[in-house]
Amino acid sequence: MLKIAKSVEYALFAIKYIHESGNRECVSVKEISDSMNIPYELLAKIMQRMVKNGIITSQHGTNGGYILNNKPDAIFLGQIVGALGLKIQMTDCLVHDPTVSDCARFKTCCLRSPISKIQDKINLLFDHTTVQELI
Amino acid sequence: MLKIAKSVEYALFAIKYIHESGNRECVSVKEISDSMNIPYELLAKIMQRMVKNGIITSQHGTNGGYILNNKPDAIFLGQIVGALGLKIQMTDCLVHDPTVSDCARFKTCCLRSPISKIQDKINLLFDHTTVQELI
DNA sequence: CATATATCCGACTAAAATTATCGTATATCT
DNA sequence: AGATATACGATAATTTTAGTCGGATATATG
Repeated sequence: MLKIAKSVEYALFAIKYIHESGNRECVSVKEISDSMNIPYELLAKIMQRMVKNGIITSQHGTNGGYILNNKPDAIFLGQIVGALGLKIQMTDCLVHDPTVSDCARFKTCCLRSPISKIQDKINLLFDHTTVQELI
Repeated sequence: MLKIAKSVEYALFAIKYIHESGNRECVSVKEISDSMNIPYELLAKIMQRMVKNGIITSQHGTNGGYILNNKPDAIFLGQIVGALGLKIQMTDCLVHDPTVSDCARFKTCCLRSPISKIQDKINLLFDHTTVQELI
């Protein structure tokens, strides 16, 4: 219960790997996936998502790969979760747009609000935790 | 991501329902499942687990059902999670017995410790949140 | 004591979410 | 031109969670 997505772990490993590669031009997905034992295709997709969200920058072609846009202490865990298109959602009804929920108990539910508060706390924790702290 | 099990929600609804039924002798699974729109068989199983863990007491036979052993302010969220045989486990490697994990990165993993700390915080939150606060 | 009611419990099935893979296109360096 | 590497949508496999089924046991009541 309350599992974190593997994609998030992989993203963190990748950022750590790139960071520790120092000032080299680029680090390729292949190098990271080989070194960290992460499925190539999956990691590739994760990297692409992080590019779109401005966490890393890509370089096509021979000797291409990725570089970090910021140092790990300026990248937040919540940012990575968001970049991967994930979100912390403890219950089906705790979506941002409450009209979307089709829960039969929606109107009278006594649980949503308190669980929402717990979720908020976890969100806050994620938004304040830097990748630096994690790697 | 970080979803809470439906079983936990159902357990909370059931406890609330029994509590609000006042001093009646017993409340049956059927009554709760009908009123709260919870699958009967599933809720039955949940109730049985809570009996085994001393959260509620069962009464067999006609007019049987369940009663609370404690008031909601003396039942903790973590207790329910435990009773249902669930646990908060953010990553595969964060099991209580670390020798069980077969993660290839186990020895050198830099993530486990910090994620473990986040998990500890959430566990603490669960262990200190009473059902009273939730319902 | 027979019957109806309700819990008990393990095994099984279904559904959903997550993880992983595949094929093809695009960009860039030499 | 050829090799290398990212981009991206679609699909497959796996895992986890949710829900179902069948038969057993216990108890109140007529």
